[in-house]
Amino acid sequence: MAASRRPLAPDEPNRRAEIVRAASRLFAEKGYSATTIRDIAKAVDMQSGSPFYHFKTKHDMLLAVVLEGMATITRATRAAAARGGTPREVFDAMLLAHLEQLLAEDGRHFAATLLHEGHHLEPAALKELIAHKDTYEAMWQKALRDLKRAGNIGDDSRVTRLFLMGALNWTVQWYRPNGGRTVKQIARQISDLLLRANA
Amino acid sequence: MAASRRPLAPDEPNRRAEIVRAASRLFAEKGYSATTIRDIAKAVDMQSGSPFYHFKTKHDMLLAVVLEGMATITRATRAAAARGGTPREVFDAMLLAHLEQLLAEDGRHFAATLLHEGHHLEPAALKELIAHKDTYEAMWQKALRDLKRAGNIGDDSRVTRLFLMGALNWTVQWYRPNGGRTVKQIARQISDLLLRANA
DNA sequence: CCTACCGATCGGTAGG
DNA sequence: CCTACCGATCGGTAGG
Repeated sequence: MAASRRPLAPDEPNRRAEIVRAASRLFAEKGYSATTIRDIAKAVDMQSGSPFYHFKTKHDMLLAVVLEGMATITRATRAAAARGGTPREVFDAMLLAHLEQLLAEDGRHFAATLLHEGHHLEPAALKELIAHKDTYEAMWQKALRDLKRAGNIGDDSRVTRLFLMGALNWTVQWYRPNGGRTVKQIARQISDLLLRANA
Repeated sequence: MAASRRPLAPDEPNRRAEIVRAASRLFAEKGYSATTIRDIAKAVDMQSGSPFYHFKTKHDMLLAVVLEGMATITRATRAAAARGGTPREVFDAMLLAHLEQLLAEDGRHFAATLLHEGHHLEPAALKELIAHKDTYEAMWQKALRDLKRAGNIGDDSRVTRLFLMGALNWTVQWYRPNGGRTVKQIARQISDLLLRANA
């Protein structure tokens, strides 16, 4: 599934990574289908056929973007959870980590592509992505279970998790970096909304 | 902005409406850019050039889908709110109306296109859509304000509304008609989640 | 990674 | 609404 690549010399500029980054931005802004290989090539100062030296197909580029986005969010949220604390402290740290990856300057195009363009993957790749997503969301289900045991929420069902994911992932649609609200404030606000009864 | 059309004879099959319906399904399933005029034509048993008898451009088809989706959801939610009752009764009726339009067999492709493909509109059309959306969401802001006055929620800010919209609109991503949960149950569950403290 | 290119497909149109 | 078509563009490739 992963595209092949040459071993990378120590100080060689990583053109492949540049392509992935440019692709993430273009896929996020214009959509996968409306983005052409020529768009991507131009964004990294290549000729139109050259990206195919790094990737076999356009679908492989999408897969690279989507898997990197998924891996980054998973890593950040898992690390936040691993720092420990009360269920609410863990939950708040996870909220912040998730939103930072979604909304930060350097990662938001990966996240947006992940959330909106994943369905353009071929069946086998889509299955792989969904497996990663299920693993990721299981972390959240566990966090909700711990919150319930601690009496912080009344319902830790699957639907509650899906509402939470919706509220979080929808921020991509409306958050603006200079909108006067920090990511930390947004994370705090959803925490208050869900846990208000026992704050 | 709206595409022109002939006056419609009483029992003449409305081919234009058939095109819009087929387009909504294809745009929702494959995305605007990946859907071809030939796909749409085939879905309504026309030749590839014939849809252009009804619409000047592919963008006009998208606009028709998106405006019809927006109008339908607005109409249903406004009617629900107009039935009156306590702030919570009004809110619950609005939740159900919104989710029914989003998830029901006959409207979900319009809603999905509205939520995911709107950004492919040209600037003027996009602006028109955003104006409709703002009007619609103002209804929800008012409902939240009434809930707060009645003591049902603690925070009726803009961000609360956006979290709510996210939780609701995200259902499109995971709801399956035969998933064992009815739309009514889902509406009830999000109402309980938000208003739990004062249930 | 560039040059030069190919076959396929696309949105859209003229004329009936 | 169909027939027949056009110019533009697309993903991808061979050869260097």
